[in-house]
Amino acid sequence: LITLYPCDDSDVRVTAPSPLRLEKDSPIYHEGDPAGCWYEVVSGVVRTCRYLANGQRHLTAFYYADDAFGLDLGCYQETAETVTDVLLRRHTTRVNVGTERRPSPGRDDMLEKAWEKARQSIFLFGHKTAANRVAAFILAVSERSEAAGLELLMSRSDIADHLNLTLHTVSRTISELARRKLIALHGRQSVRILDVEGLRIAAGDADRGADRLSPSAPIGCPWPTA
Amino acid sequence: LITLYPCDDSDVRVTAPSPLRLEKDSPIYHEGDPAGCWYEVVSGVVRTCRYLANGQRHLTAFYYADDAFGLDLGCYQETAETVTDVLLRRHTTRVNVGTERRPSPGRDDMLEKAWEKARQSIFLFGHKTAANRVAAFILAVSERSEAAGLELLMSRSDIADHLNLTLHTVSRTISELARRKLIALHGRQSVRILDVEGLRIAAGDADRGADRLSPSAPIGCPWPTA
DNA sequence: CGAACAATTGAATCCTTTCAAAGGGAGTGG
DNA sequence: CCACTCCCTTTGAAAGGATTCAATTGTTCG
Repeated sequence: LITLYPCDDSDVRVTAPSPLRLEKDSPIYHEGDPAGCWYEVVSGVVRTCRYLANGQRHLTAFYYADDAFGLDLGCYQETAETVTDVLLRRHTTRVNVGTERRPSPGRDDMLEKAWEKARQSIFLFGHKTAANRVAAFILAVSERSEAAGLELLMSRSDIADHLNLTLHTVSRTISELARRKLIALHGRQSVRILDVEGLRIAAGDADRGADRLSPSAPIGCPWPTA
Repeated sequence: LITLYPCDDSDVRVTAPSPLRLEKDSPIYHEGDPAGCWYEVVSGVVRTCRYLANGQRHLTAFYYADDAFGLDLGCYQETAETVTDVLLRRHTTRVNVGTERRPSPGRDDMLEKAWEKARQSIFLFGHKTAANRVAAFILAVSERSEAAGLELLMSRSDIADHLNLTLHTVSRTISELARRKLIALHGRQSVRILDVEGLRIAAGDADRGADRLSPSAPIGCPWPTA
């Protein structure tokens, strides 16, 4: 098991020279730790989560290649763990500029992306039924995968904690989607989308982009002209 | 009705000289509009939401005094509307620095806060039952209010769209909490918390701070020592 | 090959939604 | 000032889903 101290600045430059290698199910940093650096995924999958007092776990996001996480300035607000074997690039959160230390360059854009990711996560929950959420999740994953096939690298339990469902319901629903010929399963993780449109309908709306053109207009639309 | 164009830079300085006044249920900006400025709440309550294709509305957050919203750089990712009569301070998103335009100072810290707010929103959804969510919501609102009493300035429908429940369930649950003597209602909006501990238990966990000290330790804890 | 773990599936229960109707404030007009 | 209306909220009963409990199947790894 490879371990690392998330805030150990001593051997860290603005960009770590060589990627960090961690194996499946390893801790990266823990909620509450002082935040010394943020990470970019080179390969593999990372999850961030919060452990609640009642024992529940809440998975806030999955991070794939080129995603960044751990951008907090003070303390980390969530725990980060590897889902698969992972290669990470590490950056220090603050760099010396003259006399003061300020957020490192590039972090700003990453923060922007991370925020959008958080919004997507909220968006997933906005879907009412289990079928809605699972279908939306599969579509979201497929956007990060090349070609038609995609791999559900995380466990059913991970998916459940991400969608706020039980792993039973997730399993049932995936089976149901396969039964309806919207997807095809090859083994546990390998999924092939058979009917994208059908999946979007199953997701309860026309996926991303569709929540932009709202048929039910918000208040005050169209805008009053000068 | 006071109207404004969110991206009208012409009359906007780095910080608008006088606060903007808007009345209840007014649009501030719309999802998809190019983002020209971000806002600070001086007084009142603002909501941000996304309108989904299927007609559902999803309330991503409520903003109170000193909260900032609308920090997107490209286009606004969500719609902002007033919940009550509101006073706003407006800032331009980018300012001229030499030849290039870059994010305005102060925006960084605000982005940090906004992100934390988004996380809280996700956190609310992490609660399983209606009682969990409503109790957690009331506790969250109470943290933004002084003293024991608090005002639910938004409608039941707003709360429902925020917690991903129906307004019926929200209403039922609030009544139930009152019946259990955890809160007391004075009129529709005025709430007094009678039993904070009981509310926290009803929320399903010991509220904020408790999700930091996790009794069910995440993987790899405690940290291996060097 | 067997053990341990992950995933699937079934049945009963509980909870939220849905459909329907009644109650209560705020504002308007008589 | 009162009555009336409109809209928000509350509440009831039935229906649909997700969870829970329990058991089986399937995979992976030693």
